[in-house]
Amino acid sequence: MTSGPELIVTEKDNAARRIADILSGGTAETERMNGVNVYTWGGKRVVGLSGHVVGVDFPAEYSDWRDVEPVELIDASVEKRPTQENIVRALRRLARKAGSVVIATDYDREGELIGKEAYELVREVNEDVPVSRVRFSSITDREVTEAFANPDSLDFDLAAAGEARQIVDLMWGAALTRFLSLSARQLGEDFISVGRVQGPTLKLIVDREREIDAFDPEDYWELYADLTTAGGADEAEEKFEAQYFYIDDDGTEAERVWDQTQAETAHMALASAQSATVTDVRRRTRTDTPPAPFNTTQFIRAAGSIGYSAQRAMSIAEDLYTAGYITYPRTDNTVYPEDLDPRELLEAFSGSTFADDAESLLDQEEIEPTAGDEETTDHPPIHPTGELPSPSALSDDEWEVYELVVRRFFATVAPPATWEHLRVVAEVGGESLKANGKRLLEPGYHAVYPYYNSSENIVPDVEEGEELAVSNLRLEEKQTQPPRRYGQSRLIETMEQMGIGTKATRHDVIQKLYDRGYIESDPPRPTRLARAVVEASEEFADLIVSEEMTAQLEQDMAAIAEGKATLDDVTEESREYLRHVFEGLMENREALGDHLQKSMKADKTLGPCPECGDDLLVRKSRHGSYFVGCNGYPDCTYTLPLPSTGRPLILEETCEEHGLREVKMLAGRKTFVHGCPQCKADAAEEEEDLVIGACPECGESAASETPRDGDGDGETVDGEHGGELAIKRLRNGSRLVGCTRYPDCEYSLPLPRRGDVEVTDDRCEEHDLPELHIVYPDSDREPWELGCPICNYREYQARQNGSELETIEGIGEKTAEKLKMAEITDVESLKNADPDEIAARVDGVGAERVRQWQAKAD
DNA sequence: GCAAGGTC
Repeated sequence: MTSGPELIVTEKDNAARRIADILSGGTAETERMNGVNVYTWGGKRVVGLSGHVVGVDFPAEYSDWRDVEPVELIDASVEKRPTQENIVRALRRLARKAGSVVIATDYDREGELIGKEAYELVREVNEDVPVSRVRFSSITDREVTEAFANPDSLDFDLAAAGEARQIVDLMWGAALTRFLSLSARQLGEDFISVGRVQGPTLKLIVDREREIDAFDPEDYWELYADLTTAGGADEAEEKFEAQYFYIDDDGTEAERVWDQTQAETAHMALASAQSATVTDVRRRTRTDTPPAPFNTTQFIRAAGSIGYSAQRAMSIAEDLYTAGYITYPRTDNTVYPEDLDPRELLEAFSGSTFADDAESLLDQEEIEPTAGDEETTDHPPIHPTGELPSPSALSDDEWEVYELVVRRFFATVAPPATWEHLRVVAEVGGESLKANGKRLLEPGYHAVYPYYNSSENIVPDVEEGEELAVSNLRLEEKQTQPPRRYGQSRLIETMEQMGIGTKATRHDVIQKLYDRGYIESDPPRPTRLARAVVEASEEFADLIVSEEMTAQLEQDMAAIAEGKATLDDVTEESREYLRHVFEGLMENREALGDHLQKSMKADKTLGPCPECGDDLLVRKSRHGSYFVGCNGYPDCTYTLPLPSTGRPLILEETCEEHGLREVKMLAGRKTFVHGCPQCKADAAEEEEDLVIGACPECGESAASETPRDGDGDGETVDGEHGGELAIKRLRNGSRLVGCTRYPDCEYSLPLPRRGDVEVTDDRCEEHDLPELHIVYPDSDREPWELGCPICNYREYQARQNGSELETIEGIGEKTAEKLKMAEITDVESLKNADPDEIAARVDGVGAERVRQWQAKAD
């Protein structure tokens, strides 16, 4: 019999702590080993991994891209190496002394593989220790207790299925990525990547763009009129909008008229009549069922509808999860676990800002939560835990997302809404008009979940045979629109439908496409490079841009998991296919590389150089700043400056005067359109500097009677040169208040890029400078009373320092204020603070949140 | 430095 403590291994620290808490009845203590938390009580220890702590890679001799032919990677071996050294070391130390080991990683395929990786690390140091496996789909008292009472063994076949995926992905991804990058001579940070998931995702975006390019708009007409009831002694007249329709050749009802003559004929018929006769009134009641619980995709979609990018929504959800306010945000599940008691959870909100809504839901006699189609074993759907944050502990964004999760839970336990649909058809001179009204009879879940549109369209109660006055007849000429680009959440939903990526990676894949220079803007638009990569793949490696690759791999993995195939069977077959793909690639290497190179250049090209006619390109200087330079360099040294903030994106719009494409600077919330860089540079040179006072560094001070120093430069013994401050426009488009003696004197103050500067007659007494206003002639925006530029800049700096804490994600204005009360005034003091002490001193802030902030501050 | 998948 083996002695020593039982070691429990989970997939993440958070799960380790909660399981320790459940199994120990709250008595577990936290110890640190190599910086890793170990929860200890009685004879037990629980340690959390951080997902995969080992990663797959090729042997070192394959690491230099230039030394190795990409095709050689197909037959290279694949090794596993620790990627999280501290955790691996802690696990080995714990395993050496363990009397038994329990693998308690997540209950899904990847969890089985992570469990097997832990198993192998344990075996390296302890050959005999018994290892078991427990499975549970949510970390609740009942499930965890039951799982530990009935341990099972690791499923090595399921883990092997995951390993096959790792090998196939690495082999295809690395070999093709290196091949494309080498062919196009792109070896730096701008390498050209492809992979099983990013490939089809990119093709989705490129295909949609091809549809948009090929789209041929068609003209059509729509006809509308207002109808008004007669009213009566005690009834008011009621007016509503109706639309012309007809029955087309297929016998279906149509509103769009494709023929101008038909449209005009109908228009005339309607115009000649004074009134319409109601011929049909149909009324029906529709039940509008509340939405299913949130899985990751639906959460991202809902957050997207209130303005959060997929990336941002997930990042906030992760923070809310680690702080303990919501459940695990990466899940496919849309069915609540059995032991979630909706009443108990609703009761947790009494006394909170959600109290009224929670109580109204508790008043229902019966509560039956909705359920979606996906029921999985990984984690429960995303829902609030019932531990409530005080609103001040969260930033505005965090609060908004938290409220969304709370309200979604509310919606899933709320009654359905009912609508009354009213359809009215009226005839006018042989033509038909119709109106579809909808009225909300019972708000149901809409009362607690305001994120869906629940607006009504009121059509009055009319009766068959009733006469209605016709007015305001209008014939609208329209055009069919091209299909719309995918938005981020639509992309994620489509990826899910196609079966590519996972709940935890889909949003990262989209981010990767941005980072690789394949897509730009939001909704994303493909670059020329992206089109070229998709074209090249379609021609020679079709599988890498097809969802089929994942579908096939899923089948193969299922076969491995069922014991019907082996890892070697699957990877060998994949190797064979990839060898074949490489035959085509190698033959066309040069043409392919050329095409990719040309496309990359096209993405950076603005238009012709005014000096030599070659292409002007966006380039990066040695200091990392962007500028426009000539392709003919060094023969042609023509350049134009670009703004210093953001990354340049070249727009479709072209400046008519210079034939150069306009430039947009991407800088998150500070993104702006710079326009034609030649126009901006010319405008700056034409704009006269406007002197507003003396330079505080080298100008004439109030006591300007001081003697000159006599060396002929006009400088006084105090260092004066008579420099003046002027409002200037720089060639890169930015504006500032600077010294007229630049570059000898570099004194400057920033000014906003947009709006016109107005110099007022009011003067700042302290600095003897005029107060400035910024006005916006082309918009309704109120003028900005900027004041004295020196005072303004000082205030700006003070604000920057004052809100330094808010630069950390998760700290909002209110929280920063509270931290300052506890003498945490800047990032440095936050980093040095003791989390437990802060938690004790600051209301609504837990030690775990402080630790998160500290980690982010590093 | 390549992929995709975990997690922070």
